[in-house]
Amino acid sequence: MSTQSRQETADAPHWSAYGPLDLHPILVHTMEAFNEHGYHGTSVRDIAGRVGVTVPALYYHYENKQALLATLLETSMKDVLDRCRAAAAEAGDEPLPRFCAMVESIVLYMANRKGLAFLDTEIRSLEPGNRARYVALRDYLEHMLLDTVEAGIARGVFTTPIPADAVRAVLIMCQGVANWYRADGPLTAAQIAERHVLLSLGTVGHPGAVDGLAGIPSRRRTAPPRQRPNPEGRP
Amino acid sequence: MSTQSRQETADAPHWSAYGPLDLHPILVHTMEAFNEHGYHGTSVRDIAGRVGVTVPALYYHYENKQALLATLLETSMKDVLDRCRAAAAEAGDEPLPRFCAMVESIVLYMANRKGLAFLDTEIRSLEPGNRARYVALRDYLEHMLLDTVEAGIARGVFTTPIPADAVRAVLIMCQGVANWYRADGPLTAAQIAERHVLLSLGTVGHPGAVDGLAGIPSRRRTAPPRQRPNPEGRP
DNA sequence: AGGGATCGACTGAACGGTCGATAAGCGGGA
DNA sequence: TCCCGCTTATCGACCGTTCAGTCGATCCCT
Repeated sequence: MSTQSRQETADAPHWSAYGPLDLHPILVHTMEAFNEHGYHGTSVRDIAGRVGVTVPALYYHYENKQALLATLLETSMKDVLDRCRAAAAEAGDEPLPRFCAMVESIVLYMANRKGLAFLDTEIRSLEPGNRARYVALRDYLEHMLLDTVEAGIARGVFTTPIPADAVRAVLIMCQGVANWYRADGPLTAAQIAERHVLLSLGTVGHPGAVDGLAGIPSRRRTAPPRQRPNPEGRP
Repeated sequence: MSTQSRQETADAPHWSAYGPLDLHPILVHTMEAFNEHGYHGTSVRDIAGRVGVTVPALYYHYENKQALLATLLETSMKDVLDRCRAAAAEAGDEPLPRFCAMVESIVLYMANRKGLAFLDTEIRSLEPGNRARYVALRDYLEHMLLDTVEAGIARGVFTTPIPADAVRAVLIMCQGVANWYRADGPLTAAQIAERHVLLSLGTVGHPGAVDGLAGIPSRRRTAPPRQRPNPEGRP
């Protein structure tokens, strides 16, 4: 309670650091149920059963079933957005490393928070108001990335003639990681993130990308010490 | 019997030709309902209402609700697979044009058959047996594309060091077209397909891709003079 | 040509069960 | 005493599915 939560309020943890999921037990079990059967395929009785309480207990904490989904999706989107912003800030204004950091942060989220990221498939079940707020956050993320790519094009470091399409494609393939990633798979989240940085560079037309990882500046090429990385540089 | 059904069996229409959706009215309305509310969010009463019949009429034609979804998904997957195979066959064995044709055919399907392609998000609601058959078809498509990319790598026309990841990313971003494409949007399906060929080439590391469309051999760069047209072509 | 039998396509009514949600009450800590 | 967190009991609506029957078209047998 002392060392971990100390950083959470005053000083957010590094964008690449992932501790255990810190979420209300109700939300955790709701997330799992929604991921297994979808929003409409999950009953509030099923959720209550997983949590180990009765149905009205859920309604004491959350207004209704829809609020559970909205809370989960908004929490998730804000988290990935914050991490991506932090990654961009840390990388600076140079478009190439900035783009790489943003993609890396997004893919890391999709893998390390797969349970939350996968819920993205349930936006259709959001009521209009909730969906509008969620989409606005997602659009903001897309614009952030697009600005970086266009800056890179102006500097000649990216060459795609269709930056908007490229950015959308990049985000879709990052989001796709949440669909197929398995924690017990052959690759770590960090490795997958690194690979997707390479793939994304190809998609936006970075001339060095066709040579593999050769021409790409990176902070660390191999796996970092996984446990408790302390924030470096500027917070 | 008729001239139409003769072509369907003996001589399939060209892989890039899309007439009006030829599907049982029950399936059409089921598709629309599933796309609006998802499988579990759609009631058979809703489907029956859209079709304009009573509920038991549905059960006369299809065993149950699950069979409706399974039929739709399998029909869709087989169609895109057939079209992709036809595109590959027409393009020949040279990896570069073969890859381009395959991606183009897939994206064309995602746009022109968006309603069916979008149902892909409902695979979770398939019972295990149905899902296994669907996934097998999708895996086959992925292997077809992977073989082509690896052949291209052997020939030096693609340079990605991670062909399996690249192919998965390409397919995901093609599938993603079904999520955002709008028939009344600024781009035609053919234009979107062309752009995604370029994006895909970047993703698999084709050296010419960073120069835009310059280095890519194409059958037709601009507006489609569709040869071999059923008068049912594009408006 | 006429009369039954058969068939495909469909309807009306209803089955048992589950859904999301709520009212009212209860125990225990401050 | 009061409120927080939860319970038991229950609401009406809706769920997927089925049964028995209807109705017109087509077929076979005379």
